[in-house]
Amino acid sequence: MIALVDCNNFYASCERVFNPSLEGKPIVILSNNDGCVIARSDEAKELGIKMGAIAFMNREFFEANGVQVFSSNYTLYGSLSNRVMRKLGTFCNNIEYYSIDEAFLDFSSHIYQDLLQVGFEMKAQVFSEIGIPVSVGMGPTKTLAKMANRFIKKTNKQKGVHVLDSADKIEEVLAFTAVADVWGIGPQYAKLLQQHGFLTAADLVKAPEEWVRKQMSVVGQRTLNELKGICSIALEAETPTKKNICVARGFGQLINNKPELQGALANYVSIVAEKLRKGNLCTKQMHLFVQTNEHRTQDEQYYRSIDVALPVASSDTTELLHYANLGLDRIYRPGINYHKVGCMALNLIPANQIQFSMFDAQNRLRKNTMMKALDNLNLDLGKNAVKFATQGNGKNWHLRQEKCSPCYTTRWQDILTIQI
DNA sequence: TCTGGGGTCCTAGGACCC
DNA sequence: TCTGGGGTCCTAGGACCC
Repeated sequence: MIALVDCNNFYASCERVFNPSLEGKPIVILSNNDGCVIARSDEAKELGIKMGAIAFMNREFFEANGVQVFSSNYTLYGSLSNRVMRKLGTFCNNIEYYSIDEAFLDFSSHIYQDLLQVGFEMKAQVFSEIGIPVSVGMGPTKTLAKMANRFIKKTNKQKGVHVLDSADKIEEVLAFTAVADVWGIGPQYAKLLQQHGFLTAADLVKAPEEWVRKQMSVVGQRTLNELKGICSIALEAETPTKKNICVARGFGQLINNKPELQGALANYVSIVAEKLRKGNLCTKQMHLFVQTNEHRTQDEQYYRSIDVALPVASSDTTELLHYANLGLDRIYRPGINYHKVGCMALNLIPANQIQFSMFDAQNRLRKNTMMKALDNLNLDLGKNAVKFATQGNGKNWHLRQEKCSPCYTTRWQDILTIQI
């Protein structure tokens, strides 16, 4: 039996943990740059606020309805996520950390008598010890566990645990779930399936295998199998090594000059380099891109990207910055209102498997030592305490985040004080 | 009229996920 | 004024090889 544990309205619940006055109030969390709604509490959902609702167009509605608005605070959410996952890990030794607010647990090698009871126990402990409400769905496959989870959230959130331990229960959930709500079926496939008369998961289970294979490739075929109870999507307990690392962000304000654009890019490049070092990885190739804001129809639209190959795989900030600047020179065009710049590291390889070059002029050992020192300093002193001159101090590209809550769990000065 | 066959590797684009 | 960011997997088609 596989369980999916999913935190309810995770970001909104995180905001409540250290701010109980939010209890019972509608909460929305905004995307980067405070652009649109990416998470909502139940109360906000009841008010009819949609996922992706645009913040500035709804400001008055939020105010009129007492909606509590937050910028996203990923430092806080990540930290609380770690606590939840650590707790779940005490129930099962075969666990996949699927996303910031979800985990799959494979109980097939455990000898629990009563999995429903285990579900209640997980839910109760996570809530009492961390303060985050969760729902638990269990089924013979990951896809069915997902479905069981969604089913109980929609039908009995209070109970919050559902186990598909009989054919009847599986049938009930299949009939309950629209095809578009099946894990692995997105808008495109949902449309196709509806056009062919498959409206619910129960309909889809009866679809001819060859047809599904032809229309939806092996991905669709796997989903079909999973619905029938045949495990086709394996649980991945080991976090697979990353293949790409991407840092890209829209700016708080448009940028129309090269120095500021360079500053923004330098910042993202240095984050990429940091992430590489954290994962003991190096990149052989960077992909850079610049683009305008497609919503501003009054502006000339411009998108360019370029791949820059590195002579030797590296995670050295100075080296990555050097090549990023060469790349930017080639795709930068003056007279454009830029909205976004991004840097992707491709062709990642483990740091201990680098193919060195005979003609390499760099003293890599020394540079590695320097990078390590830099990372340690920033770890001690806080993010970006030490940085490179090219990163600059740009204000325009800085994210707009007007309503960020404190980092209660990761920053000394943000720790909650209680008056007694 | 006629064009070998069977591979591999790479990339771009499309689908999906949170 | 203002519209998210970061990933994965699969397939088709082109380039190239013998």
